Amino acid sequence: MKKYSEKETRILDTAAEMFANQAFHKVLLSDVAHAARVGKGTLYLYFKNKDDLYFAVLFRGFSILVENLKKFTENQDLSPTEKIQCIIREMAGFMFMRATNAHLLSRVMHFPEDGEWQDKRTELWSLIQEVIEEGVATGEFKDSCPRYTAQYIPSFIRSISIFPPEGLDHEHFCAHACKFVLKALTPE
Amino acid sequence: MKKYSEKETRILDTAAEMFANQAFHKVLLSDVAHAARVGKGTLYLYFKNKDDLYFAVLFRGFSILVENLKKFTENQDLSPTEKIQCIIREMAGFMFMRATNAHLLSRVMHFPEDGEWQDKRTELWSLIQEVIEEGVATGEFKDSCPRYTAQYIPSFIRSISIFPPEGLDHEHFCAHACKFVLKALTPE
Amino acid sequence: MKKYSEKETRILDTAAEMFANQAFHKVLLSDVAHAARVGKGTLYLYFKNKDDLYFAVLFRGFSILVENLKKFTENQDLSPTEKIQCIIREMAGFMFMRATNAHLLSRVMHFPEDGEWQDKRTELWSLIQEVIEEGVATGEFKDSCPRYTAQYIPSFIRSISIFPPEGLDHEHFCAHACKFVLKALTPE
Amino acid sequence: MKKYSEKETRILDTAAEMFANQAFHKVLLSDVAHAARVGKGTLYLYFKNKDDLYFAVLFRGFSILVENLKKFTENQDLSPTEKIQCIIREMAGFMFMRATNAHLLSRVMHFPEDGEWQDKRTELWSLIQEVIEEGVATGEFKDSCPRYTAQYIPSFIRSISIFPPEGLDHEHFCAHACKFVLKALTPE
DNA sequence: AATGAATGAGTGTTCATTCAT
DNA sequence: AATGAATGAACACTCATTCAT
Repeated sequence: MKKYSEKETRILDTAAEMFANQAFHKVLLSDVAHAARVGKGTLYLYFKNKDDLYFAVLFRGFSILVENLKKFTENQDLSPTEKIQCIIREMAGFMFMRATNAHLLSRVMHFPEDGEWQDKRTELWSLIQEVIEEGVATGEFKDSCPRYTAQYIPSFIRSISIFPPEGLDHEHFCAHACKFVLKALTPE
Repeated sequence: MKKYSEKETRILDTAAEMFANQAFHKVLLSDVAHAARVGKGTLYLYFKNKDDLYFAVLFRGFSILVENLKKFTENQDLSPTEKIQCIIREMAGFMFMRATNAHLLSRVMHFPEDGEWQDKRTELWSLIQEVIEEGVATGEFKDSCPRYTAQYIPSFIRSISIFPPEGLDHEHFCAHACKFVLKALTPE
Repeated sequence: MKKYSEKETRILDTAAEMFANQAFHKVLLSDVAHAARVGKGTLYLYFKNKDDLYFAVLFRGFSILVENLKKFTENQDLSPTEKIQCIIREMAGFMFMRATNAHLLSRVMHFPEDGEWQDKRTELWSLIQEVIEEGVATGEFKDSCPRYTAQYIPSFIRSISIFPPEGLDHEHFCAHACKFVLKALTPE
Repeated sequence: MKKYSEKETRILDTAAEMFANQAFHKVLLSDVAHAARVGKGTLYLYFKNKDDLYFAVLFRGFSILVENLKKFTENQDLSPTEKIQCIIREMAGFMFMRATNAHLLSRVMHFPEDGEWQDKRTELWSLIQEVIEEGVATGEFKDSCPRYTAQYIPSFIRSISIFPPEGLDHEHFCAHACKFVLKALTPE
């Protein structure tokens, strides 16, 4: 995980907030600078240009999520079923905690297919895929193609967190999502 | 369904292609006009401004999909299970047919929460939701919250069509997605 | 000679005036546009960027001078001595007519050694060189290296026109310059 | 002659090099500081601002030349003819020694007409003018306006040193320039 | 209806200058 | 004295939009 200075962090936090709430071209660097309480020129000390800042914002957000998920997937004490539950709850928590997170994660998905992003996205999916494959190996799950399933899970959490249905309850949603996925993965 | 003139259609097709492949602010109206073989001023005869054109592009794409899906959901001869299968196959077909479709649909999802879009999105979800509720009513399905599930389904397909895993096979994916959803909806 | 549209000419004239009177970085494109009574964007319809406009201004000025000189050098009725006199008078006239001309011509001389400028400068010098060589051939002149002399002539006219000595009289200067050069070229 | 500290000299040398090779606005103070191996802030300990540094660079170069020329013009043992020869050789040597010198001298000539530069330029021309007048007084030279001639001479040398003709030979050029000028100054 | 030359508000980016250390 | 991170005024350039033809 890349380390950011205090000022860099402040800029990234501010920019994340703004990019999450408005389209790229509506976010003015002068506003970002102002909101982050730094000079406009200072942005350019830390980021090559607007695109680069945008990239850094998304990348950091995504990296934090992946890092958090690893805590569960690498935990030897959890069964695959428990891991799936933890992953869904963690992702949902991450996205609901700050609207910013969900929106930004969503943006990651739009990024041009350059290698770095492809790798980053794949990192998330692989994490989930491995858990499913572990479950298949132990006989807890059945899935003819875990790779697809690994991609399904983030997609619907994202969808629900961006477009929360009328009267959405966080716990209720997590429970439904877990049940839905685990049911689909049940053997026999 | 709104009717478009030949020239209007050409503009929308061209713009759809371009908006699908680049971010909003990277798409220049002069490029759109050139690619659509019309004058720049002509765009303004048909669309109020750039936002309006963007809106029209997404709206048309989305409407086509919804219209296509209605053919299945309103078909009295299909069981809920069959309808779900048809919906998944139709959506997947729509998105895989032209990359443009998947990308644009994806954009729809990011649109600011103005009422018109909320309604449009809800139209798609409701279509699916009703099929699930129909299945629940007949006892074919069990789902504690069909509204969530209705939102999950398009999100899967979108994710896979935008980020096709290595060696993706269309038919293979449709089969997997159908099985996954139907398994999750199986009663007991 | 390149042909310029009415508006292009207006821009070039305005810009010439401004570039002649201020350093490159002090000339603001917004001022140029305003002074030329066109929109800022219009400048970019005719010139790729600020450098390109600057280049065009200098190039046009230089081309006009060269063109004017050709009228004399190609005139079969003039003797080499007369041609030298005409050249000196024409160049001096050109530069004194508008301070702009002298200053711009001066700038030409600072231009990086890219091929196009090298050619353009050489065109001027060659014109003069040929006249001297013609005189050497007829025995009117003696010069061990006309190429050097050809370069001397524009240089001192430029110097005097940019830094006119106290109480400079145009006619007086032309007479002095002609006498000076012709004396130096006298055989024996 | 102003005395410069070791660090000041390093800055001036570096800046001279850079100003000689690029336009004023293309020379960045950060580059100058870096190349001179001092902090950017340090420049401001020695020079009020960028203009001041530029000024100092030109001024120093010019002063050195004038100083060198004085050694000849004030030498009582040289005849006016010899002095002219020495002046031409010295100036040519100065400019050919380092391209920097010629280019900077050239810049001096473009400086806005503020008094200090006018004086400095006049100092050079006056030096030469006095030599010519001395020659006229002794009958060695004939010149209806030595002031003009004094201005011609540096302009020749500058032109040739900045735009050296194909296959230029230093000694050959000096000889030609001396002969040219002396011939033009020959009485009768 | 159709055009594209003209526009200028708006914005990203640069870079001379400052000042806390 | 020396530094270089921080600044923001200043500016080049873009591009959606208009309008005369």
